[in-house]
Amino acid sequence: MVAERRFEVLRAIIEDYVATEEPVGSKALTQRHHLGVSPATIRNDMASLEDGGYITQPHTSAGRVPTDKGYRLFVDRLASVKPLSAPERRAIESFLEGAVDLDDAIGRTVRLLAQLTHQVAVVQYPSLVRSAIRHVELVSLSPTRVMFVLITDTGRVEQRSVEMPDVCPEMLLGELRAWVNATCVGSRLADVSAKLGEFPSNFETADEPIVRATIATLTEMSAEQNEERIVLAGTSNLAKFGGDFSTSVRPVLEALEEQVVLLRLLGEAAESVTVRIGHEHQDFGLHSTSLIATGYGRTGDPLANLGILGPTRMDYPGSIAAVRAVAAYVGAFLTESV
Amino acid sequence: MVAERRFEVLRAIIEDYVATEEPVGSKALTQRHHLGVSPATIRNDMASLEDGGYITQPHTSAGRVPTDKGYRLFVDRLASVKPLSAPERRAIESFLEGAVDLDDAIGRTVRLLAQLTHQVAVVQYPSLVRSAIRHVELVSLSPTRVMFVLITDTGRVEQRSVEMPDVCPEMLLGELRAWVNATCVGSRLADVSAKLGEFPSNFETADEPIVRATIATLTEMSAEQNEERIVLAGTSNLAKFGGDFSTSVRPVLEALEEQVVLLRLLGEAAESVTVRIGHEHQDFGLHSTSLIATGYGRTGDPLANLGILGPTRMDYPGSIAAVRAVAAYVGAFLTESV
DNA sequence: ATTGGCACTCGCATGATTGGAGTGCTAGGC
DNA sequence: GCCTAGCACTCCAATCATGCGAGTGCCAAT
Repeated sequence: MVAERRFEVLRAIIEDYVATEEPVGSKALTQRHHLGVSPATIRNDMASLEDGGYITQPHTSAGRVPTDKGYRLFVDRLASVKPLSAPERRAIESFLEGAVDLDDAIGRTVRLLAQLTHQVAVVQYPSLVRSAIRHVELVSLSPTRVMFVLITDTGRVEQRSVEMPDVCPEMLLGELRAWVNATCVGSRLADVSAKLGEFPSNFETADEPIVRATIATLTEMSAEQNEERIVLAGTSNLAKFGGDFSTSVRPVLEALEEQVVLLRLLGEAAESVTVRIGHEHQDFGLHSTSLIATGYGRTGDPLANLGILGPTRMDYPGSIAAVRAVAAYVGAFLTESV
Repeated sequence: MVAERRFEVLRAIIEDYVATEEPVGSKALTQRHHLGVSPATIRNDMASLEDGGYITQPHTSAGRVPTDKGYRLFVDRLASVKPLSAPERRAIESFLEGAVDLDDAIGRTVRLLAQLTHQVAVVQYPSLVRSAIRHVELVSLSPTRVMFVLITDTGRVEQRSVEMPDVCPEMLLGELRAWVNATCVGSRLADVSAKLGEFPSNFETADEPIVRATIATLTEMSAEQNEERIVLAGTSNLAKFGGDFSTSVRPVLEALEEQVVLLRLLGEAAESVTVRIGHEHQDFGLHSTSLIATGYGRTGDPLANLGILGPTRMDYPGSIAAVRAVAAYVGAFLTESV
């Protein structure tokens, strides 16, 4: 099968290029990968692959380099994911072992992922919209100032301190607390606004401004775009990038500092592992990077996403395996112990 | 006064070097800074400064470059801080305006600082040890699992979920909550352990394991080294670094990912603005960087520290002014509204 | 379809050359 | 005693030329 060998050639090119970071020529290929054909044949295949846009040469008389399209084909054909090695498994387990709270678990996860893949790791906190409320606490800070603390079933704790329109006595605060918890506990954050909507009759009309402020605050706290937290690790791994620093790495660092960009980046990942390569990114700064991301927690309805970001020239099979494995472990860990 | 002019020459060298990033020669100096003397005289002064170790030349027949010691002298002599420009003041105010909670305020602060100085900004959350407890909440997650939420007077909210040694009924939880709050509210976190130490007589002996677990958890949560959070921004500004990426920027990025290093970095800052230059850092990775840090919040007893990190070749007067101003603003903001 | 052969193209490393910026020193002037 | 002008010297950085070699594309033969 000729088409089959073509793909094999592409695979070999990618493998070598990822390993050496240098354009790879026909001769080197025949030596390192025992494809049973001569360099000339490879050259023909290469020409054909180049026509198809899967590889390119930086300049005449240099070797070939995979294009984004080439990587894409390679990844799509990547049927079987290679399992992690035993030491890697152990690393994952021992790393997550002993996380004391959500922050800790997320922090360990992101560092683990960075260490395992030698890329930049990105982990999103369990999404608020997809969480349900477990408890709401109101704490009086000053006569007119109240702190709202919102605890979700995914272990997240959100706080906000608010200036009330009027003095808010401890009594009223207690009633509010009871009412809010009775009304909201168990609901998704997305539904909170609706549940609170009906102004409750059991409050004195004099207290209406304060009750309204309470409703407004909780609605705002559970609003969608708000407060999706994301953490990073392994930015120093960007050193892998070849070429000039300020032209290649800087835009990536800049993109990584934009919460919005990061969110969009991770947001589009499906539940199963998703790969986005080079120009498939919307953001210009990421045009020379690839993302491998997946959802984690609660099979069928992931809590949030995590993934890694690296140069397009990366070890896709290995990284995909790592991302998948870490997602599985941290998902299990969270659902059982938070 | 000759010594006076020498210093003026050093100052001029630093100024030009910071601006151009290139070794500066005697001729260029006389042209750009109207010191009333000839290049030859400057050369003599330079020779003397070099003897003193304040400047150095990368190679013979190149201009001079300030050494760490040179910067140090320069900074120490920097008596008057130049005030910020009006637009800068406005930027600070409008940036902090509208922060809704502590996370938000800290996030805005760190971005502001990065933007203002074009360096990497580092902001530490209000230190737990220096905070007092405002409220403790216990929330039942499952029959045997309890989440502790600790709210401090500095607006921080810490959580931890714990597996209890035994089933913990809602009744007992209520008693614990009341007792803990009665005992701890108002105390410094550092004192919590001591306050809780005496085993209270008003609990049934059957509940002792749970009470002990509660005490242990709170003690641990208020333990010193624990959970000092730090946030970064502006890492892409590291592009300013000249030279090879992996030798100059990478170690810095690595250092910045180490919480421990960061903490030590900021930890040593006094209340007033502190500058640490190049080799004055303990960490090797930071030997080509300078830190400008200061405490913020509560004059006389700062809540925590913040600062910026950049190449030793940086605009010290401007950066010092920015750090000081931001610290003042955020300090005021926090003490009045959290 | 595959292969060996061959001419051709370019990038890159090497090495020599040169220009110029900058220095140190010395002798003379204030 | 301090400053200045002049001068010889050093050494980096940019420029250019050169040769090498890896790699290609094409063609004719199998």
